[in-house]
Amino acid sequence: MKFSKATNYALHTTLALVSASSVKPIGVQQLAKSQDVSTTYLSKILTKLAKAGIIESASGAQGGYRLTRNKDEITFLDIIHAIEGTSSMFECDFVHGDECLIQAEMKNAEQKMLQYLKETKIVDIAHKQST
Amino acid sequence: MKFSKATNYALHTTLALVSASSVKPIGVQQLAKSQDVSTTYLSKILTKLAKAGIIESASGAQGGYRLTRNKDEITFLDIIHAIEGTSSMFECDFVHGDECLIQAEMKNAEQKMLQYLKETKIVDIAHKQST
DNA sequence: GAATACATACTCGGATACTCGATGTCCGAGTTTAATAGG
DNA sequence: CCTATTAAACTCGGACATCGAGTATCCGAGTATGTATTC
Repeated sequence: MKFSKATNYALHTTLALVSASSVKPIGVQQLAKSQDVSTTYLSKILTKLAKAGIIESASGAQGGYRLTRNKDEITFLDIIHAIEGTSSMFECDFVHGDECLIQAEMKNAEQKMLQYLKETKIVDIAHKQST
Repeated sequence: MKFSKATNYALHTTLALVSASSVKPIGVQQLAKSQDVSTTYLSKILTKLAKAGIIESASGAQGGYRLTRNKDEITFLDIIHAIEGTSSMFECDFVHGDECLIQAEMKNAEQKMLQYLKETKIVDIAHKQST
């Protein structure tokens, strides 16, 4: 029951992109260097973020990644869902009568966390950090 | 980022023990049968619950498992911590200046979930189910 | 000077390898209860 | 009867086996930019 390292990479990379805030894309090499990750692996993670519509890639020389949306809209939950998927953390596949009451409570609990992550934006961290 | 099946087994087994509420212990075989799990595997899970002080085992004939504490005190969080461990779901091992702000937010989010699980008791489910 | 060719700097995505935890199984050992046998 | 022995019904815990997701690397392919070459 842990978040993957990929999620951590994704969050930090997104934060870097938000902080950079330039129109010009940032290369994977530069992003990978600051996190001590191989470029190939990081690019795989960023591909997921791109498919989720959070960032976009520019190929060729001077290429790299840049944000697509307004930076104010990007929440923690967006990133996490892009990397970890959107399926529930708890799945009871037993054969009960109707729905599993245990599962219902677990989903309630998960919802509490998701709600917080939905309200928390990456840009808020960027502001705190720059001070 | 998923809860393990073991946690599901542990929750259901605890619920069964709470519902049974007898002084006499219930054998692993009976518990395993209702969840379609092997007895040896379930006993491994229950050993964790026993080490956490939630249940206790009685060996020998007529042996089995039974609750130790008052059933009203057992929360979802107790079970989950016993099985999944108490370490945080998100660990940033990068070398930032001081503490990682991203990690701080992730821990806040996790705390929301843990708080809910701490307030939710197994016995509440047992009551709903018996109606 | 314009067009062409070439080199360079990037990302993309498939294939592959490695590692580790989750999930189970097997089995010998220890423990309690019940049954049985001997005095 | 009472006691000792044996059988049966359990849990305990270590040692494996298996499997899949997470993590990571390698490399060929595609694409955009910059530079040199040719006419």
